[in-house]
Amino acid sequence: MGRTAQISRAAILSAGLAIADEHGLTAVTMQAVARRLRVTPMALYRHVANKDDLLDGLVERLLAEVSPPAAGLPWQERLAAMAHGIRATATRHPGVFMLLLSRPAVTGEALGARESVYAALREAGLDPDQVARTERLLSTMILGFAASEAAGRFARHPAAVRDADFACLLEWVGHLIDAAAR
Amino acid sequence: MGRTAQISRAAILSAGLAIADEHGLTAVTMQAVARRLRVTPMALYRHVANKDDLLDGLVERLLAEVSPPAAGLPWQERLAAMAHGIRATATRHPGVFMLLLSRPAVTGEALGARESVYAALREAGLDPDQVARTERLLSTMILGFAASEAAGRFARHPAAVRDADFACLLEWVGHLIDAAAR
DNA sequence: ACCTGAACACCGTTCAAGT
DNA sequence: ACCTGAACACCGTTCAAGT
Repeated sequence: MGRTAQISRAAILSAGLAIADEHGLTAVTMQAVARRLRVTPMALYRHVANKDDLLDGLVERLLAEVSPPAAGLPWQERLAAMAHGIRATATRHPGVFMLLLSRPAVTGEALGARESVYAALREAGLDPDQVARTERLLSTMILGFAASEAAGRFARHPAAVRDADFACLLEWVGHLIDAAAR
Repeated sequence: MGRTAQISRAAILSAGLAIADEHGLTAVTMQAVARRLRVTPMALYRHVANKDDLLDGLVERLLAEVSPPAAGLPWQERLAAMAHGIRATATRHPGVFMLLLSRPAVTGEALGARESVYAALREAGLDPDQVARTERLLSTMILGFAASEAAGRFARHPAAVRDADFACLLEWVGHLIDAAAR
């Protein structure tokens, strides 16, 4: 602690995520991040290419937070665990979550999550040529719900109603997979 | 035409929407809108409270574009027509469409669309206490798909694949409603 | 009533300079 | 190698002034 202020990409992302959680995504400016790290804004450019790169880093952080499903569980529970994890991440970081929709999932974390869903769907008995499409639509349903909730589209409904909505959505997912695997 | 440049809220929204369609939402600045109207940025504030009000206006414009379903058709076709209309609007205005998720639907247009879905679901035979929840989840599915596509989440898949995905999603919607009305 | 000019605090980013 | 100071073009917005 006796040293002069140190900085790193990890510290920058943590500061940016904290600001987004506290004051919204628009409050995440280079100056605000720098201020929180007690550094001039220009110091950030040593560790981050530009602001877009910083935002990409925040998305990475979110994806890393979605805990991978515990192997060994039946596929239904693995899918449900992933869905709950995504929703929890969205409510924890509502500001940043919107970025997930606009940035294609190309990081290792995101690809791993997709593979997990593929495995679960194959285990459920889906035709191999149906797996990819089903994964796209199912993740659209879950991401769409989580993003809507995070963005405040259901803000006038109490949490209990939103919980019941989500449970209903998961039930639908189960039925759809059963029907596809018939 | 011989007059000096005239301005109005409608003209401002049209200019903003055109800029968003051509260069993305970030290009919609007060200065860019003013430049397109051949006016100083400060002139806009006579007709628009601030930039947030301008963005709200753009969302209104999008909602007004989703054509209401033709009455007289069976409920399945009315719902499908609305879904296609939403998707078409999203692909026409991808930049602005993201805003739809973050701004709660409180305008007359949005409430009317919701009522149309309610009517269709009642006609399908849903329990009255299931109608509101089902509407929320169905619109989440459609909006989620349209937003994902507009934001580029499916950009690496050709249009034919995305069309088939959407058709599959609509088929699911039909099955879910049938099951709920059983 | 409607538009302009000048001004302010704030952005993202570059470049030369310090240590 | 890493941070700073000064600078630039660009934001949103306010206020007094023009017509």
